[in-house]
Amino acid sequence: MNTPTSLSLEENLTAAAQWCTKRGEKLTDQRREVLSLLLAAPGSMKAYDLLAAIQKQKPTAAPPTVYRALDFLVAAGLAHKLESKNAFVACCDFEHPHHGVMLICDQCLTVKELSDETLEARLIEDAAAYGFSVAAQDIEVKGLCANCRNSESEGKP
Amino acid sequence: MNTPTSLSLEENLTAAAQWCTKRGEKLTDQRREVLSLLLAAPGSMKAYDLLAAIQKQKPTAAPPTVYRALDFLVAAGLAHKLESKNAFVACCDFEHPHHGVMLICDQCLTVKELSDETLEARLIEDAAAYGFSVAAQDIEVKGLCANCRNSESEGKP
DNA sequence: CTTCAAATTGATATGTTATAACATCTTTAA
DNA sequence: TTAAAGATGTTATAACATATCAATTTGAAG
Repeated sequence: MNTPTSLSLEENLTAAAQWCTKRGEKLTDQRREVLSLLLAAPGSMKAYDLLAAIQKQKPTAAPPTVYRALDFLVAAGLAHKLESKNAFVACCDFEHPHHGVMLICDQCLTVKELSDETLEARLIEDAAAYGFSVAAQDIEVKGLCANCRNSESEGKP
Repeated sequence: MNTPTSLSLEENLTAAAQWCTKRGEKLTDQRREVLSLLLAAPGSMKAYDLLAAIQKQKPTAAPPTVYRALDFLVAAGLAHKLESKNAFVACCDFEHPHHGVMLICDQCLTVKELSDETLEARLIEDAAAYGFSVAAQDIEVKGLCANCRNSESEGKP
């Protein structure tokens, strides 16, 4: 899913570059830099935070610098936008062209992406019942992740 | 669901006012005006479009005027925000405290809200499998509504 | 190797969405 | 009647995103 599970940062970047090549595109330095920041982040990152990070190396970077890279990464399936937070996360499951279920922790802000084909099928069915044909979907769930639930319950009776 | 089915605009507004009273709140003129605009709109409306509409009656209205009303309406369940479009829709099913599935037509921009308890249960289950407890969810589906699909297929062989 | 076209990046400006902060007015209940 | 809570007025600014056009890089054709 979205979190760098078994692969290292470098391995992820290499795999991403290969994926781009396969698509007839290129993971340029700027795109690679943004993806690298997203992969390294524990949760999601905002465009202007990415910009600030990039400006440390390259002070002339401007908003279009980062938004262009983000547009590219999202189009390539290498990142997702969290619409409800105006934030972005890396996606390591880029070979599959879908946008999964995003579990966003209200407390620690980490994001876990999960996939449920049955759920998606049901959604498409529901839509079809109204004559609606689905092109894309965005499912964002807010709540508390396992870690934060544990921390919360610690101080209690 | 979200569309004013059987009730007239006035009836909807009256029902909304009663709902607010029940909650110990008030549907003030400004809130009523914004809700009225949302109810009358075929699809969703953006905050600054609402503002422009309100300024026709009341030229001194400013962004907080409309954002405050929207915050109130969303909190009361009388409207929903479409995160992926930064837009707002009225919700006539305000007595039920959930955010349903939003079917957003890419072409005519109308919005249909539907409810599927089974789908929601599945989502909560999926999340629970990762130790995640759900507080809120937002499901937005893009595609073509029945009408627009028909219009599209007309000119074809 | 050169040259052209396409893709990418640089740079500036501006558009769009949303909130902070503080003043004022209104309502309500003690 | 008056203090507290709620709602609105007003100004300013923060936060998010894109348009536009110039410059540069890349890669393929000649």
